[in-house]
Amino acid sequence: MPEPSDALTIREVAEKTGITTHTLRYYERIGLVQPVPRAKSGHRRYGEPELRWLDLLKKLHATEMPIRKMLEYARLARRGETTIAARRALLDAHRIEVEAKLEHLQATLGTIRKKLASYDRALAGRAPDHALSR
Amino acid sequence: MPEPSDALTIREVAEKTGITTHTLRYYERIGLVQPVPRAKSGHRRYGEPELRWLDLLKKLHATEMPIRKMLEYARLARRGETTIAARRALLDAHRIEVEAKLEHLQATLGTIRKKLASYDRALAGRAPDHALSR
DNA sequence: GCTTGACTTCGAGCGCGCTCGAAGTCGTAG
DNA sequence: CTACGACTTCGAGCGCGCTCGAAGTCAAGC
Repeated sequence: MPEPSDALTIREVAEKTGITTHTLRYYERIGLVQPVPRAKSGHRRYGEPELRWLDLLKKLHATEMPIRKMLEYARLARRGETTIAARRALLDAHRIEVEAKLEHLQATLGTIRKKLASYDRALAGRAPDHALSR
Repeated sequence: MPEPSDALTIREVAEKTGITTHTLRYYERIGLVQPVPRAKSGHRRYGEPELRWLDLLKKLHATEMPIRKMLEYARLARRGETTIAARRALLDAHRIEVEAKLEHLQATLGTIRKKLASYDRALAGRAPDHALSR
């Protein structure tokens, strides 16, 4: 199997993943994505493994993992199965950060909702409560 | 009351809020914070209203409201009570964004946890599942 | 009177994560 | 043979949110 027929062009991948072609190439040149297989023309052909990796990157990105850490993760992944424990550790540390952030976000969202309620009271004609003085 | 005695220096505010003195001045010069009252020496003296405003900014910042929007909000606030409805609208729009982000974050966290579990299975000696191939 | 140190202003610089555009190559359609 | 359009590389530029440092002022203590 010299060239799997499920290969996608960079444009197709961009449409599928929502990552721009510019960013896809950028990720590759910084080493976040391994060199993508090429057609004879030199054009990139993304296969299943690339798509799975991009999916993971999207998740890490969505949870605001900095590129630095994703790179670290990527380098471990390239070194193969012997780094599974290290990758797990990295991911777990990230999980903890995300959980903390989530909690903080929820708490803050709570006070934003309270402020909205106080605006509603003010708009209903009650005495402006002090939280509104600015 | 020419100078309320509860006034804090910029350093004290920095310690209290966790916002650096550099950033406090930066916020003031871009108009995110109204000109802070000064001692005769020209030094800033932060009072209750400033601290309350900074607290609100911290919350908006924690929920990742861009400075642009905070500025919009600040400008409305300066225009007084007639802008309460507009401020409410702005804040509510933000609330909706935060809620969406929170949901997305939770979903993504879920798949991260799954990946961690698959690492654990791999480390326990089972056949590496395909999610680990990179 | 002099030093110390906390403040002041101002403009430049930085780290992050893209984003863009110029210039070139390739393969197919007319 | 030409024109087109989708791709390629590469380096420069950008928007955000600070962050820093130079140079000056002021008040208090020795």
